Amino acid sequence: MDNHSISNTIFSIAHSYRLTMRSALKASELGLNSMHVKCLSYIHNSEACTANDIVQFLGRDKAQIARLVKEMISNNWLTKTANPEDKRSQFLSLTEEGQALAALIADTQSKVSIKMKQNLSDEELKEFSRIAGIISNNLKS
Amino acid sequence: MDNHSISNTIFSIAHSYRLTMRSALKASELGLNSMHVKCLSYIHNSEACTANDIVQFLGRDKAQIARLVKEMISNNWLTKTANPEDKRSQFLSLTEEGQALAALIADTQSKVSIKMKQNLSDEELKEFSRIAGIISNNLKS
DNA sequence: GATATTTTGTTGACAATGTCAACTTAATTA
DNA sequence: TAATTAAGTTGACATTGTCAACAAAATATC
Repeated sequence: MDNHSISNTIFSIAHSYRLTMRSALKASELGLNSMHVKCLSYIHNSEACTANDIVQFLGRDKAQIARLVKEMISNNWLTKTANPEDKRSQFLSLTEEGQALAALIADTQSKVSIKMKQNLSDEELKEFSRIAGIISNNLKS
Repeated sequence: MDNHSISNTIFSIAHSYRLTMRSALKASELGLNSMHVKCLSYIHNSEACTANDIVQFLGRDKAQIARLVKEMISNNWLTKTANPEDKRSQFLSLTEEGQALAALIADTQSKVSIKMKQNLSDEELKEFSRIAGIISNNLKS
């Protein structure tokens, strides 16, 4: 390996993770793309969520999120309800179908997570996370 | 952190790495996008390289690579020369300008790599790579 | 309280990236 | 020799990401 092995390893894991999630989720059969997955997860895990919350959290363009939300509403995964505190924005919440998808996503994420952790002890995982945290900070500084 | 912390950590590092490389390279000023960087690096590190080698290595669509190569030739970064062993394909090689870009990319990669490794001992880095390798294999199996 | 500024969300236009299928030419297999 | 496979090119199109203009509402400033 060359001196870029860390980044290569990281990219390789990220790529494999994406592929594994995609196939484990049967994402294409469900009509889910990666942005759908991120949005549904986020909405699922948050109390009251607006489009702008998603924009902030995912760091995406608001135009992109507006179109994504529109699409997910027409898919009957989400509904909008008035935000009594701010008439410009609206709360996004999952329909039953959206809930089911979000639950499936969460379930698949844990399965993939378990798969990733195979053959590793708790100490190794802890050490990995610790070092990864340092690397992450190194890059951000 | 939740039970998806490994994947979150990985994605966070990958994202930071991309941003850091991009700004360290001054990629936009040079007219480089991420596929350019990957292709130039690959050609730089390989003996004799054809479009199909890039397709295989990067796992991309051959149409995408054909257009990328065409663009890089028109940028005067690459040239094509006949492959005496197979008249269907042609060898891609870097022009002087392409060499300079590839060298700059390699140099920037080492700098970012050094930055990533700050505050970590050789043992920690070795351990990180070892565990990352296991995770990577877990996902592939 | 009226006015100016900022924020949320929508839309149009478009750039960048990725994908699929048809096709040509050359190499390989049967 | 004929059929199949492989390398590369091109057209068409889907997906994703970005920028700017805009309306409506909230907030700040005077």
